[in-house]
Amino acid sequence: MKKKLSIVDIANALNVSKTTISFILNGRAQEKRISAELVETVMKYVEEVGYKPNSLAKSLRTGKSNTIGLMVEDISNPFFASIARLIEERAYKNGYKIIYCSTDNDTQKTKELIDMFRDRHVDGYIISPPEGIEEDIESLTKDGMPVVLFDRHLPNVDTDFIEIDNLFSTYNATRHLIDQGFKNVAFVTFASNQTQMIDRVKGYQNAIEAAGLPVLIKEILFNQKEELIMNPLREFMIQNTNIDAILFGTNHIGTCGLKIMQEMGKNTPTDIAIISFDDYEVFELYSPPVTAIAQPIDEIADNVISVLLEKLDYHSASTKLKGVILKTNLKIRKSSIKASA
Amino acid sequence: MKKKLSIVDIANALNVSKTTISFILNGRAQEKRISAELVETVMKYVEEVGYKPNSLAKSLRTGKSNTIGLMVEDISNPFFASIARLIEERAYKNGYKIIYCSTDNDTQKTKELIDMFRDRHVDGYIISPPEGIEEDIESLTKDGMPVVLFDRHLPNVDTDFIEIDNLFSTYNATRHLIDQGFKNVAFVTFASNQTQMIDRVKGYQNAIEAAGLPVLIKEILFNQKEELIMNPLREFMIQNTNIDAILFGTNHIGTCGLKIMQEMGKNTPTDIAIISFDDYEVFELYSPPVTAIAQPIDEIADNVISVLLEKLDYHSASTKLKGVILKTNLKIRKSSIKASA
DNA sequence: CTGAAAGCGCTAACAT
DNA sequence: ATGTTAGCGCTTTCAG
Repeated sequence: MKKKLSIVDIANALNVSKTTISFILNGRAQEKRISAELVETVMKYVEEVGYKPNSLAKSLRTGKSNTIGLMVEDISNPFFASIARLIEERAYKNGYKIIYCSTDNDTQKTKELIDMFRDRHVDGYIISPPEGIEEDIESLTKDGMPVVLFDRHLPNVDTDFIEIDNLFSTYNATRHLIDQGFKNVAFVTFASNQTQMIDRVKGYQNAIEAAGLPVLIKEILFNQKEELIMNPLREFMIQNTNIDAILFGTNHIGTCGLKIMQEMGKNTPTDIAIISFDDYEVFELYSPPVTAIAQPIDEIADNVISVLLEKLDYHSASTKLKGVILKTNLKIRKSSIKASA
Repeated sequence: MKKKLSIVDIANALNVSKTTISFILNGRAQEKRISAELVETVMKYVEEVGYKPNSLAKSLRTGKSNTIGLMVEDISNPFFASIARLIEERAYKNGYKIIYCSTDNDTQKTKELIDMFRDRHVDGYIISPPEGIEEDIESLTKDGMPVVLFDRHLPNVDTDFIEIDNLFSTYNATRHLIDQGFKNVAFVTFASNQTQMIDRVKGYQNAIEAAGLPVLIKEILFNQKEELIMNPLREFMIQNTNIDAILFGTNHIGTCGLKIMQEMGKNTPTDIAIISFDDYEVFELYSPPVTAIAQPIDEIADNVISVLLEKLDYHSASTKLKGVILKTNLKIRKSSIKASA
């Protein structure tokens, strides 16, 4: 059990050629008309000595690594962590392993990461792409690599992608706020040209304009550091004292918003009503519970991995590209309900 | 740029032997006394055509895959996700990539996962081990594989490990509750024989017994499903109406506990004081903010990866095993402060 | 039905 | 100082 045995070891032990062993191990015994009893012998022996083919050698030979590269914005963000969890599970079940990394929405870092993945000969890519990565993704697909984007897509790049209906989601949430009677509804989000962000802004804007209300948008530079989110947010709040409702564009901004509210002693929903994008334990437990736009995590993960596996299977087949758009669920909780005055 | 070029392609193009190229690329030019100008030429050409050595072939040849296997209990748990994030970063910086998976604390699943990692020739293992995995870990170390355990260790297996001072953490937290004047302090945790859990129970028990108070422990079967945590918890609460403070053994149980409190209309800390293990955004934002035992995430990740990298470097050197025990930080918030009656 | 042999791309003795 | 060559362990023609 100590020594790593190779296919030739077992071939020798059984006095058979390694070719035969290889065929048997790869289920091509039938096809090659290898005697059932030989198959049996080999299988038993392999089992017995615990022989495992060297997957590195196999990969080198076949060009397949049975690895999927997963690039999320930030694995420590619960949204991405949950999706990664589900994807991981499905992937392993299908004989693929996942190597992952966080892009931080940093284009340069992402480029390097893609390079590394290429280096490693991953068989397929799952990416929540940052801006400016179009060329690299294109070069990937051009070289025939299966790529599935999620959470957002790249407008001018043809790939499969899975996302949610961002525009309707924020439109709907904003409408809800308006219906409740709020007049100065702000939208706070990250400054970004990513498709999902643009749509979220649009959804808000459409609803507000349709209602003839003032558009109040605060864009914050993307950053993981909490302070750099909270500072501009605090400023915004101070400068716009008339705001009576806020829609937060991401879970991270949402929680920061909650902190600001606490810090400033604002009550929800009496002083300011709140809705956040992404559902999240903290929103459910907060008092009052925070209304949230819940993304269908399971469905997203399911679709992502299904689409990718499909491409991996019929590698050649010109399965046409798919853009899947999933529905979100507005979970209405107390934070967005107008106090019956 | 389309065709994958190999080392021999570039050797031919430059009319040099591939050995020379190999040496240059691996920084052994000096050592091999290769002329500076040749080195220059080669480097420039390599850069120009964007040649990247095939890491698979390299791995096959050298037996090193530059991959670290990371096995956490559940990547979607914020504690593990945060650690994974930090480990990932440090690993990539050092030229290692991470392949990861969640064990679910399932021994059988973990065994298979370890097998898979072995198959993939990962160079080192970072594991938060479930119970019953002793033999497999041992066989790993016996075969000379670098292994670092974290969050817990295996009592009868000699490995490096990084953990926190669980016993003192719960002891301290319990003392705090007692000092506040609470008389019926319960401890709710997962039923487990893992070292960290055992110590957490002991810490609680020691403090309680030292104070001559009644020991009130509720153990819940490990499960991800929220309902299967909440049901027994609810039952426990109903059967022990005299409890005036609870210490929760993990973040997951903690948030479930919060939900139960809300559901039962219990006020914190007037009806029941609360402390949870693991700090977590939700605890900070909750009203009242929840006292929590904060683990030093950064330090844990730092230590884990440092220890592993060290072992990876001096592979042979008999660096003696390290058990690192880190301190936690009891973040005292309102939920555990006795209302001045 | 089975075996010999080539070769995936790279490294490292061993020449020269 | 640079080139030759033998594998790492596997798959896969091509011949028996």
